[in-house]
Amino acid sequence: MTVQLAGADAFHRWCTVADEVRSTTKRLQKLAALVDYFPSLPDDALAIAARFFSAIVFPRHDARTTQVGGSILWAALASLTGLSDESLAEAYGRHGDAGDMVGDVLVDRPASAHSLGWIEERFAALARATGSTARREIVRGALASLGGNEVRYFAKLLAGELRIGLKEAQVEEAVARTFERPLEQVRHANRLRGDIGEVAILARQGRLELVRLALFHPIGFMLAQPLATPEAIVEALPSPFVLEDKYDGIRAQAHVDGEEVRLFSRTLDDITRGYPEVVASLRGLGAGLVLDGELIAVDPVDRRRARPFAVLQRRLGRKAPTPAVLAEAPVGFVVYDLLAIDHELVLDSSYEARRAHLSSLSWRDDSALMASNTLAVTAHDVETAFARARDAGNEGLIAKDPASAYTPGRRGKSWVKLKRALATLDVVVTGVERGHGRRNHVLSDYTFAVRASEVDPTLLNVGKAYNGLTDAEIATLTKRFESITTERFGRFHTVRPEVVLEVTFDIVQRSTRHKAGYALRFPRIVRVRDDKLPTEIDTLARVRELAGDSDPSTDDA
DNA sequence: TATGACTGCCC
DNA sequence: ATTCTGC
DNA sequence: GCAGAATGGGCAGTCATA
Repeated sequence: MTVQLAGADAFHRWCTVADEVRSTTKRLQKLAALVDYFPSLPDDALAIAARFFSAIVFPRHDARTTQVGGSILWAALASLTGLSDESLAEAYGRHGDAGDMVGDVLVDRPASAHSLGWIEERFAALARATGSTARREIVRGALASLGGNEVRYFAKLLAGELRIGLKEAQVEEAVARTFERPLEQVRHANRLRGDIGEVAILARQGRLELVRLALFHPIGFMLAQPLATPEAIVEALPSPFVLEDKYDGIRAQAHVDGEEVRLFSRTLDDITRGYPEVVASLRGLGAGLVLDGELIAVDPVDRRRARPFAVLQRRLGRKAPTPAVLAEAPVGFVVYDLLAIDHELVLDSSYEARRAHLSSLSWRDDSALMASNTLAVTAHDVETAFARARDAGNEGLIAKDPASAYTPGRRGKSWVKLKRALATLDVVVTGVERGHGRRNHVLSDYTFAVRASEVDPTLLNVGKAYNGLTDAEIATLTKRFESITTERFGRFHTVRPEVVLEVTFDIVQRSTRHKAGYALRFPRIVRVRDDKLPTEIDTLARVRELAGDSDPSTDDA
């Protein structure tokens, strides 16, 4: 039975529940807080509350964004309170979180009567607004009229993360429990609809089973679990298993119905306009199709061959690619799965059955083509295929259980990925920064350098890394970095270059970001090298070599 | 008109 | 994207 | 084993400002 209280949809009530969630690390207790709260809400507020607990301000499939980040929030807060940058920085320093800074500065304001709907309307107003000045004024106005705890969560929602130990998967669980529906049904409906808010209402109404495939409305993607070695893959999958190359591109889902085609990204955004050659190639491929694959920059000579991700990146995010860009960086779509055919979902069919459907389509040209695959049994098979994939310019391998269903959202072990770090570098830390959130009080983010050459000890920054070390190691290093700090600029410390780290990464790319002229993709820390001196670290020549840049002597001018 | 800060979204 | 941590 | 937290590098688009 739904009990509706006066003011049940008040935002300050939502904030109280969020505090309750935040106050415990126990999942069951977090769920209980939501399960107590949800029934009291009318439908429209229930949808908003469910989205907000997932740190989502608009339905996922909704293209709107607030275009508000830390900078606009900061400016709005400064304008409202008249506080200096220094005082605001101090408040930020107490929490390491934008929302908690706002809550700190605007403490003691009485709760407002604003509803969840009112808050949602403010986000909508931000999405409609043009220019950062207008957005700052909207944020300022909202902060001015909200209570102390409400401003905290309003800001956290703007920042896109709550940091209360709750994410969308737990909200799905809470919806299932609240309305006594099977969790799998709730998850499935959410994967199909892409809006936990709508799903919460359907769960209450007992209408989840009515959720069907709606073509041109994106479905959640199936993800692969990373494994480090071929042996681990052999162990994780039944034998024989399927191997496909892992392309370094953009994951995309294509919906095709006759001449109509639409492309969606992993975040369920509509990216159709950016890839006209792929759209043209998919037209007329079939009726009621949903395809899963990778958009890649293709080699114009051998169109089955992918070019580096950096080439594709010039196409990424473009609203309307110019003819020049289309010619310079042609894109292809490598399709490896089929989720629907003739308007029927086939997620529960086996990989093999889905691939059979794919094969039955008449692929017309090479801007959209089927990914090839092979069968493997042993670790040696995997090793051989991995080497071949790398030779073909691809990132690594995806191994799949041929009998497995397509399970969106879950990083199960029926799809497993094998990548390999390019190499490791020994580097010295030149600067460190305080972290955010639970790392607010430690120095957790390290900028590091290599030596200019064997004879030139000049240090050239080449990257920044924050992960790979345990909390205990970070705590130890924090003390050490405090003791060798030479200068402070806000949260940043310059340190004496003494601490040597071994770092790893996927690739090295040319970059203007760091002094070395190169940057690392996916940098992470392997270990602290207390056995090494700063004079023993790697040099720029080594970085160049890893980047694949030829003869360094020719371009040192 | 050119440049750079900010934001979002790809990996 | 990757990695570590708490449950 | 899952879910959550913290955070790298780079490009396009938009707008404020020099």
